[in-house]
Amino acid sequence: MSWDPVYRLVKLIPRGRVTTYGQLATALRLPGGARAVGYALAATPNGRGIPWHRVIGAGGKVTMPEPHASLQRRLLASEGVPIEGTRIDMKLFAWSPKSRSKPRAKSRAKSRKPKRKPSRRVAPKSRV
DNA sequence: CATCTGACGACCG
DNA sequence: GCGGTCGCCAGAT
Repeated sequence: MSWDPVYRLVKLIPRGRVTTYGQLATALRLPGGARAVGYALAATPNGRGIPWHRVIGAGGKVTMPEPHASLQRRLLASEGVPIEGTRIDMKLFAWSPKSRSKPRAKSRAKSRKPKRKPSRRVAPKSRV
């Protein structure tokens, strides 16, 4: 899979620290691709040495279907990362990826993607 | 080739 | 602060 860099980043997350999907996505030059990252982690085989539990949602919110949620908070608590309800104190445990590897060695050598995004976040004019 | 989904993010109410 | 909706990316159908 082309998500190797994702796993790589997740694997080098220090114990007792956490990061967000968006953070990883940005590190991979995929702004807004947080979902894609989550998708990748979902495809990540558990017990593969990939501390997926150290990856949380933005704001330190824990999002995911059970029973992973319970498992995650247990694992994190085991590392010294207390979870308040469904949130983690990111200010204290947030870890910033180096954002290196951007191989973009996607399986399909067709969709080339400008690392520079044109402009996400449209103007707040009308949502409908 | 077109369409929907999914372990997300941000904004609006 | 919480819930709902739209938007982004990549993959699967």
